[in-house]
Amino acid sequence: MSIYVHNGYMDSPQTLQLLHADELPAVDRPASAGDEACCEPSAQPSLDAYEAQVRASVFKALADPNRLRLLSIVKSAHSGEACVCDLTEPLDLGQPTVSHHLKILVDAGLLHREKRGTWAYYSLVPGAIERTSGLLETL
Amino acid sequence: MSIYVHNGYMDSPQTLQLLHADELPAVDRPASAGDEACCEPSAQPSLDAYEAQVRASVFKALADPNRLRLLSIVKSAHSGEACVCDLTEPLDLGQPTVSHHLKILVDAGLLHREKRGTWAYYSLVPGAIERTSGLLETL
DNA sequence: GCATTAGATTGATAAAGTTCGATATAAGTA
DNA sequence: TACTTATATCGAACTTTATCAATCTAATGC
Repeated sequence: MSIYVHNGYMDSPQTLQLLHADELPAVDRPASAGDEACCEPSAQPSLDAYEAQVRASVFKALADPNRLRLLSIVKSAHSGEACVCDLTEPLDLGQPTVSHHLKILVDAGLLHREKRGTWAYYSLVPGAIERTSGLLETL
Repeated sequence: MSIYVHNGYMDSPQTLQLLHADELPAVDRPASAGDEACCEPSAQPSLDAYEAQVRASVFKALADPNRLRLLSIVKSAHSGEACVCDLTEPLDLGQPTVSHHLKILVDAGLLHREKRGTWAYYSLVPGAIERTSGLLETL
């Protein structure tokens, strides 16, 4: 049996391809549910609720202008990394807010965080952007 | 002068490449603001607040599992299109909710809506997925 | 005209998300 | 040890979003 999340609100999943099954929301992968369309039966299998939720969690991380700017700044830094101090000022946001956004990007598997001394350096996870494009193109 | 949106909450923009300047939020394109980083000056220009908001509005449309499933079902329909009746049942959502999600996808420039008789048929906007990938890869 | 059917719109509600100020942690420094 | 600096976490305020029930609109058919 497979129960779909439907009326209620979903528990928030997170992460990209690094995600552990046990962190995941209450959505079963349908084993082989025989969905029946009324007029135009779908040819291809189309995304199940589980996969949709996993992918949506990545796009949620991208669905904020400030987070896109963070990614962009990190990507365009010469060293390929940036510390929080580099990121707070250009966005004109408070430091706790920037830290929060960075955490969301890390949790989504898009950014890598490395602490060196007092500073935390953020860099793009190699291949993450391409993998995310793939999530879109293989809908 | 160029004023960034910062503390307050942003007005929601919408649409992808079809967007009209007058529908857009209160974020000026910085003319050529001389941003100065503290330790690691960014090499490349990196996304400005305006572009970030435009792009985020597309990812917002993708940031919901049910909308991803809608796109997937439409994409995988043999005819390349689906009516709302095809979409309500597999998602296990009410018809008004599905209509709402479809509107968001249309507004984002991802789906095309065509009314024929009593039915409304939705199809992928050609190239929309690829353009969206581009938004990601050119961050 | 009236009834039916497909779909959109409205209004309300609850959950999720963004932001900040205050505080905590942790690493360097005197 | 105490002080400073960089970053993370907490809690509250406010905004935005997802959903539904009810209603409206438009096309079809009797």
